[in-house]
Amino acid sequence: MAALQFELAVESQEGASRAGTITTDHGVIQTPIFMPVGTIGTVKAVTQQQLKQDINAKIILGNTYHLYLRPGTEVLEAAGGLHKFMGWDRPILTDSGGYQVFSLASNRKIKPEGVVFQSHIDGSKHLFSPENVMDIQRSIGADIIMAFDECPPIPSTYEYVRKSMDLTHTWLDRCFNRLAETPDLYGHTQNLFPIVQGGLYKDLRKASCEYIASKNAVGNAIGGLSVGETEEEMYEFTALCCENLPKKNPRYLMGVGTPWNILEAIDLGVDMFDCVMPTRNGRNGMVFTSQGVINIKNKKWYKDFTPIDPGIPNEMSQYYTKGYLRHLFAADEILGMQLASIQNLSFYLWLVEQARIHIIAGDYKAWKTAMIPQISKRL
RNA sequence: GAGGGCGUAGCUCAGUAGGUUAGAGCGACAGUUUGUGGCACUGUAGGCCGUGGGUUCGAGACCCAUCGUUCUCC
Repeated sequence: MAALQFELAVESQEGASRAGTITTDHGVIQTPIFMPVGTIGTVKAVTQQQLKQDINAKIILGNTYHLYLRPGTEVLEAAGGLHKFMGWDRPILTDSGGYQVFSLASNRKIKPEGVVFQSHIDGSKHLFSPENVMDIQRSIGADIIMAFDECPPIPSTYEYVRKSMDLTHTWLDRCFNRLAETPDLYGHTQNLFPIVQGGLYKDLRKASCEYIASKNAVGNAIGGLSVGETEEEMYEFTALCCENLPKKNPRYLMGVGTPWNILEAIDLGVDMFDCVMPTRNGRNGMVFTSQGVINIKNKKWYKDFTPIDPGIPNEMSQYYTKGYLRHLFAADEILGMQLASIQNLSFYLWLVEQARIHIIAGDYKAWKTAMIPQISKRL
């Protein structure tokens, strides 16, 4: 089987946006793309069938930290990897768990060899190192796997971010080495993406991009953003990273974001996105539509019998009404969370597909400029 | 008919020996959520304390009457 390939179909003449095709052993992904987050072997509240048929998801995420704790690598290996375990035959990307170790686990201790932390589930102690995180990701078997990094909070001091970035770079070399000396377990190629860090310091960001670029990976990720900075800062540093990362490889902006964040970042040259927002916020009643943002719990929707989103082709968004969805949330019914998640993911996937169409058509900037006020409007 | 209990926020109830602006939970209304600990978090509104008298400097608390409700007995 073959390593990931990226083919650039169209590069915009008016900005940095581009349309491409990623080929993996589990299928083809047209970019720009949004990847639904399925942390622990499930995109919460959504079935794999719905992901394919209703949402049109081409690739989903898993998380090394969560899958390592539950169900554990023994079960995953016995099942033949995550694809078989969860019944998903399209591409999967796993985050390394670096972010969770820093955001979730307690009593973590960062050492050169790795991070000692306590499980958020039972308090048990574990060590994550670049080596065993690669081993765990071998057991999971995702098509794209992420380097083990440290994601420092914003704000952090220059000195802290510089040291953290150096550690992330050292760890990256160890990730590549470990991957080179271990075989894939399930017969398909796993592709390692390094992650740019450097916080909100331009010289560090640039240095990190140059270091990452020198590794010649098949794809590169921008980390350490969407962790508390302003939107302007996020765009500024995304632009800086895109300018300093190779054109010929896909660029993945981790953890971003709102629909309008994604349209702006595409214009800056980003190809891949993931975010918990459509699912987590959906479960809490925030509904993203092609007409604007809805808080479906609000009283104003209780007799609104228009479709959830008349503007996207997803059948479920036409079949169910806003008034019904509000009722489901008011009654705390499980179907409410399911429908909101499906609507939000369908909308996100529809949005990036439209973005691709307009990049190819050559009018992306005009389309984006008209689209952002519409989709960010509070209804 | 006789005796007892209970009437405080939309609902279920707290309100300590009578002492500033009467509280909680749920519900309602609204806001937050960016490489996910699923049903979370934050805030706001809402009370002539059943009604009418009385005692007192001061009553949601005490007294009388009355209305409603509920239980027991005949």
